[in-house]
Amino acid sequence: MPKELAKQYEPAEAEERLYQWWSDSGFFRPSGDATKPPYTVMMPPPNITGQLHMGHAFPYTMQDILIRWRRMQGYDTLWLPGTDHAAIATEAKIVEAMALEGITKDDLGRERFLERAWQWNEKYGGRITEQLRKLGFSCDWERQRFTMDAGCNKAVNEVFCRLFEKGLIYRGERIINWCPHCLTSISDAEVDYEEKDGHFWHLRYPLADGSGSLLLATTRPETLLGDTAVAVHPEDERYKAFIGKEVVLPVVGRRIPVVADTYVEMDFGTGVVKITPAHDPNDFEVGLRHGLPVLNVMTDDGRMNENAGQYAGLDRYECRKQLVAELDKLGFLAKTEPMKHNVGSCYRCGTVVEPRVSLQWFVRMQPLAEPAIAAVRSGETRMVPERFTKTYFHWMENIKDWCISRQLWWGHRIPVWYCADCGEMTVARETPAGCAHCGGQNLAQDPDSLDTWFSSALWPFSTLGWPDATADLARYYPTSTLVTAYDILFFWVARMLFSGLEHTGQTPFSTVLFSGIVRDAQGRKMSKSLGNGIDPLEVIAQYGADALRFSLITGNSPGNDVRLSDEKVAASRNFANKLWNASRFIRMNLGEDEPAPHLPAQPEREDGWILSRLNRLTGEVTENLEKFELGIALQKIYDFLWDDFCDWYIELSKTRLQRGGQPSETARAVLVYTLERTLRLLHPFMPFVTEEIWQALPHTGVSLMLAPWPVFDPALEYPDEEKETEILLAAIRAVRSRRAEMNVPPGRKAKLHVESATPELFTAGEEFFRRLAGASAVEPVAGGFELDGAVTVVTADCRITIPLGELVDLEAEQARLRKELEGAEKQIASVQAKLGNASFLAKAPESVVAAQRETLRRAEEKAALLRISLAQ
RNA sequence: GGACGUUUAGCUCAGCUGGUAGAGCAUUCGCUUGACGUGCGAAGGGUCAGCGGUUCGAGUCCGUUAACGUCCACCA
Repeated sequence: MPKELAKQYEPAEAEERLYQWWSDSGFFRPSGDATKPPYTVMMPPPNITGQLHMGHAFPYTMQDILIRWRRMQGYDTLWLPGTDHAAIATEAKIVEAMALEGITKDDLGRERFLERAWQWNEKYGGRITEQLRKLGFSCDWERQRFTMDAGCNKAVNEVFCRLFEKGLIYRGERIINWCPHCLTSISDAEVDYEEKDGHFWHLRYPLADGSGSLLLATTRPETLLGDTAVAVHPEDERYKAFIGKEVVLPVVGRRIPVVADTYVEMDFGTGVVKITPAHDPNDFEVGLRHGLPVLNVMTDDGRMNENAGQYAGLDRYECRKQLVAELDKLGFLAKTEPMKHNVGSCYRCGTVVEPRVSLQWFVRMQPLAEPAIAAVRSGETRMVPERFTKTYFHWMENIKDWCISRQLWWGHRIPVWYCADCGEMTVARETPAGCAHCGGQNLAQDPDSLDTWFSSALWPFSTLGWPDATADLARYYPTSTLVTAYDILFFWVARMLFSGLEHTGQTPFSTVLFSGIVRDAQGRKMSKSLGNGIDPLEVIAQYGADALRFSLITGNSPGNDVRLSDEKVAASRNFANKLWNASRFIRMNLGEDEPAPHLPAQPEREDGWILSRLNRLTGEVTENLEKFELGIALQKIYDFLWDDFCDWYIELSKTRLQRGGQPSETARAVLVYTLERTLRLLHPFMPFVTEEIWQALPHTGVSLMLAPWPVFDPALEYPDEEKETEILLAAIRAVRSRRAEMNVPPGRKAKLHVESATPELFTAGEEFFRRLAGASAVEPVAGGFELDGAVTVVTADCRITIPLGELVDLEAEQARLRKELEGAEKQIASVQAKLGNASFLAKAPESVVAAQRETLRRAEEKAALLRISLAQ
């Protein structure tokens, strides 16, 4: 036990050392104690492409707080970390790197590309987990997983096969979102919509019989090349006569039918819609209803294909330009008007997506969504804050089938093989020896891989060994709390819920706790393109991990965004420093062989005051944590530590520690006890500085991490001591305030003449008044006391007269007292009105009425004392 | 078009099941008080967005309006 703490706390050095020690000592591992309940949290796996950013720091800090707290409470805690292979993002990065070398995927081939990808994972996959350690996260690194490791792959194949066998996975030609840059399909959830300025081109489609033309409007004229019909509303009087006729597609010359479909809105545009089944989801549906051909006119990379005739080979936007010019030239363009419309783009690369008919694999969602909705509705899984359930229900109730196949190489390959002999497919958990139908050997595996989120959806149980019945699965599943930012509710949370229910029969977690988004000092979302991201590692290097953690958590409520600024982190660092110095002071007053913290047999008055408050704090913080009110809990610890403990208790203790050269043993014991208990309460939030201090204090046990969480104890209430100390503190505050207002120099001490119902309380506290209120002495006086050149300070419990001679302006003094009296009388009148109200007395709870009576009593006493002063 | 959120001191935000408003930062004044100037003491500053309702009592519940924000849908 070091005798002294350094003058300043050095986070960088301490954090590195402590984390290493905790980790080496195995403190992050679950205790495995079967007599204790388990508490499990699955860390949302960060992408292997990623660098640590605030989007991780925030929800992960919340997880660490919960895990550390539950661990101290004695739960058998498991916090399981891991990484996500991030199919599109990773593949894109590798392709990008390859481009610099002048190679493409096709140059390399699948095998060699995957070799590169795994090498890439080796090289960069560990970077993010190294960075997580800097924040002090107490996850069990020995159980770390990867969404593409063998175990996860086994789970993925199992899930795919089960769903296929149940008819919940199917392959079909559907309209999907295609990214012409990433060259893969993406799911509906992966499309970001943004309103953009565009045009509304009005086109004339002449009737085949030469009887005129139909006017229609489009925002995407290039899709005209793939039109296979024109639609009008069946009830539309304007166009009824045209139904069944044919129009000639401008420029192309193809004859296409006019069909009637209620999908058309009569009062929008011209009431005539061109139908392009291959490139628009709604048109695709219309096409199905009317048996229209599907004519794809584009290539994978967003250019026009051979079906586009003279435009083949052109980029889609170049084609649009040329086609519009041609339409204009030939007189088919009636008019062009500006129009705002929503354009969807790929959430990874930002390229405008192309709806497109394509052969893909889908998960039939409705049967899976139903139990997932029920689980949240019944409260089996709870969301905090609750409002997110509404968003969740809305999404789940309107869910469409999930396109899970991706034209990527980096990912879980679809476990389906096609037979060249009989044409049938074989769906199997492991590479089949031959075709399941004809036994043929000419099998080729589906070239596509699965959506990254397909494997993430299994995270809560695939990481515990599922589908095998492992001990971990039995012990730690279902998990307890899932913590994530609200922006991946659909991507991840919803999919884990239905996957967990479907495959394990249990909801994967009992509570979902949402964090918000971290914003910059101006309230903007942090983004790469804006370049306004605050790097957690830089913040940690400058202020320490504890300061960053504190900044993210304090005063924030679940699901709310947090604004981070340099000033905020600096303020948090100041708090760590305050705690450090208070501890330093206490350490200075301890001997080498100090016993472990203990409660003194006979606490003195001010000890009772702080112990009562500490006890209450303990109860409240625990309660707040149970309700996931981390921000409130931390705020309370801060207030207690800074205001109650440092500003009052430690200041009061200084006198006691020096009393007659004989330090008060009681004071020392209470100082250490209170500090030690507060360190325990604060540890989950600020693990490093608390452990560092704890190690320098007398203690039992190895690490603060493993110290038992304090519990509220009704025996530790000292109501009388608390009340009496409050009377003293109020008097000290009042005297200080008076002196400050009058600009009394600190060196100018004065005798305090105290009139009170409990004079012995004030004589006993004389030392405190000397040290903290500029008093030279405290002298109790009887009623009617009078003194010239003095000011009077009045609280509800005492009247103190301070002779300050020439500093006193008698008139101003009288005016001030009158004003104070007015205030008191006003309050008396207001409270009396309330207490005179029969329905208030009848309906308000007893405690409220009692509190009002007490307020009235104190106001009246204060007024009485003021009147005495004014009468003199 | 639908849903949700926000609107509280100059700024950033707390405020649980309703009982006459709090913190940090900023501002002003004072301070080598033997842990800390990353500090100490004191002070100023709010008709809790507007309107209406429920209630003995509303920042807190209900309705409505406005501004800002987010998500979902996507009438070509």
